[in-house]
Amino acid sequence: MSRKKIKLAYITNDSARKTTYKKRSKGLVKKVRELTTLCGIEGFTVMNSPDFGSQVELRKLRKENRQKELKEVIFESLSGKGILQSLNAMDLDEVDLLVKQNLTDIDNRVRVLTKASRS
Amino acid sequence: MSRKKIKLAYITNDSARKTTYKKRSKGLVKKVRELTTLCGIEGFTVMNSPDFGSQVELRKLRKENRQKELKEVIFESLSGKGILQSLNAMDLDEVDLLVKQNLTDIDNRVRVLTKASRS
DNA sequence: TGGCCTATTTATAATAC
DNA sequence: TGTATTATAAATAGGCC
Repeated sequence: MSRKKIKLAYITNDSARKTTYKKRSKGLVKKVRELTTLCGIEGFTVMNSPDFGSQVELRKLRKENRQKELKEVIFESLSGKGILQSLNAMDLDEVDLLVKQNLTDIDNRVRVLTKASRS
Repeated sequence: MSRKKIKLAYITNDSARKTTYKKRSKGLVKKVRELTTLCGIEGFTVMNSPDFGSQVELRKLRKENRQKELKEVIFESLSGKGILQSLNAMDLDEVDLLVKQNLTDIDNRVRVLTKASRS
């Protein structure tokens, strides 16, 4: 947003994309902190950024441990209130699967109510 | 951030707080969308805002259904990529408990690796 | 790669309907 | 309560080291 207006599209240049990610995620953390503080609410943000962080190291974990890791991050996010967490090296496909495993019996009524509650 | 700089503290006035919440959460959604688009990553934000939305309606759900609801919201958040979800009427205490139930055997090694991976 | 810097773009607090 | 306006505060893209 500054020296020039940029197009809202995937940044193909690796270093530029990484720079933007670091700057904006920092700003996002600040925004979440401000919102939770000003309004006295709790919340968190999860970002899956395989490009950054110790990807290789986490890839060594067995799948079941990666699942524990997700739960851990969510738990810590809830405790930290509004801190941006990077789930490096964890495919959202896996996260998706993990959640689906607990969603075999979704009640449509719950789904409807949940959608109705969105601000 | 505009006509005047505000203090970063809980807004006690109900209507002012609600106004701020609505404006800022809208801005937050935009920021998340921009970040996920620009950097080609996936992510989501969860805000617990009991002040706003159809609180009463959701309160009628049995506890087990509220738990399903949480999973549903997380699932939809993952699918929606960067959409702000409001978990109206759901105490984060409950969310916290739900996650804890699945965290009885947390591996400290996972915890350390997770922390080390943060950007 | 990681900070700074600053010209601009955005986000938004206060106000008026 | 919602929407629109606008003066300012913040966030940040592109440079420079």
